[in-house]
Amino acid sequence: MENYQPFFPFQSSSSPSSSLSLNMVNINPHADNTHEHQYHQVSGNNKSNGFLGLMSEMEVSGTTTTTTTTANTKTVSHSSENDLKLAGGKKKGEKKVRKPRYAFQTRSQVDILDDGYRWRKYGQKAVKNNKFPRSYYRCTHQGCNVKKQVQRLTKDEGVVVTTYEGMHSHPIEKSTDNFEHILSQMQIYTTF
DNA sequence: CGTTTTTGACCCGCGC
DNA sequence: GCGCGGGTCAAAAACG
Repeated sequence: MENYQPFFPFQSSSSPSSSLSLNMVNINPHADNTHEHQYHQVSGNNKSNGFLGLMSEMEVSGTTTTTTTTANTKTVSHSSENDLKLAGGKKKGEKKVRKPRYAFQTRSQVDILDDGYRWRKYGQKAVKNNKFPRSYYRCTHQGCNVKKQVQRLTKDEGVVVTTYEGMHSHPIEKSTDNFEHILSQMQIYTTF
């Protein structure tokens, strides 16, 4: 359900940092070091041009990475969507497609930043070293296996990390005017 | 009544 | 091999 809480459209927050800061974070693919994959915060805050520059981490040897801002080529050879079925029937031979993940780190009071898509929550787990649980969402559109997970940092309650996985191949279901809502939630600063 | 959330169980990869 | 941490499923509850 989409209960929009009447959050503050203005910077009513008395916090010093009412402005939203977008930091790009890179997900460590397999965290070969320890069990704690830390999110590498890409050079703190790059003010200039810092926007939705999404970091895509792909292990593909090909340098197809790079670029991929919001708009991305749909021609990506994602081939078959990875199968998640477990238990006995695991697909062999299937190459391990490492799905790219894009992480946002926003400063917001609300956990769920509505991006116009319809999400269905399918899980929630507690994260180590975090007192806030992590929520797992999946796009309800048929055939669209885009996933996203929202996590809130313990240290900074105001920071919410949203990680997208996969990409949508269908139009947004909501009207574009909803974009205002997004802007309301995310106060993007163009630093003009 | 259909859809989404909730919540525990289950699975899997990895480190020890 | 076992335990830990993370990710997903699925049944029932909750919601509109």
